[in-house]
Amino acid sequence: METSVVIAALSALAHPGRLAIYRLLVAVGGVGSAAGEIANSVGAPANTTSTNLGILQTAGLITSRREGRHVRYWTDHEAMRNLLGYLIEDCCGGRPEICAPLIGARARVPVC
Amino acid sequence: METSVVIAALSALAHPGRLAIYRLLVAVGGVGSAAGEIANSVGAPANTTSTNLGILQTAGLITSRREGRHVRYWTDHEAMRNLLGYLIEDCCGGRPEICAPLIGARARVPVC
DNA sequence: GCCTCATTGCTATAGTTCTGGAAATATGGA
DNA sequence: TCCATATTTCCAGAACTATAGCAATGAGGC
Repeated sequence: METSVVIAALSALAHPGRLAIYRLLVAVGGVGSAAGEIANSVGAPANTTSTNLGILQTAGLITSRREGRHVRYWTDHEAMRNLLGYLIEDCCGGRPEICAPLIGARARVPVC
Repeated sequence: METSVVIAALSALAHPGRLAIYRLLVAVGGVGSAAGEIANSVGAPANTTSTNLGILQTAGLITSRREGRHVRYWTDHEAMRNLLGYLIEDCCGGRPEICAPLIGARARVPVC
């Protein structure tokens, strides 16, 4: 994974409005959400939201598809997986006994 | 977990120099690394590195301890665990069958 | 006291990011 | 074709962030 891609993803998420959008899309899951709905949910103007959706999409964190007059957005799970992996890659110089607490922790994160 | 804390952590990591520092500290694991060593490794001046270490520490991602003349830094695994958890919290509105690919992926990330 | 390691404050310059108004574009329906 | 709705693009000022030089400070060891 290239550093510039990682920086783009982290920068995209390091913004209250975009983090809210991303988490909203994580929460709704496979259904996704239209740009207008998203703007409403996070309480930001349409153009600002569109800009932020574009930034998240350029970073590869979300994808979109036009559906009639709407454009629907989803999170890209693969991208988040890669990002999480990158952050803890080569952990502890390959000594599992030190790294284990982090691995265990990840298994314990309450998801769904 | 508070949003401002998450934003601080993501902002701290969304910077090539700081990401390099963070990954270096992840890689060395429990041994940690002294400020001077880190500056050398990433090829940045001492004061710039010190500033960046301060930003990572304020974000809660790393901790430090003075050891004689040196100040040694480590990653805080707990902080990274919380961050990863926050990003995928409430995933898929509680429908595991959709979310499963992401959970599985996290288990597959090669660590140590 | 003197040396080294590290941090801090100040400074300036350069560059990036945020925001939302206005205008443009896309789609579907009458 | 004309209109309404949905979304995106363009733009520019304001705000923020990064970098690194220099000097000063503090902490520890000899």
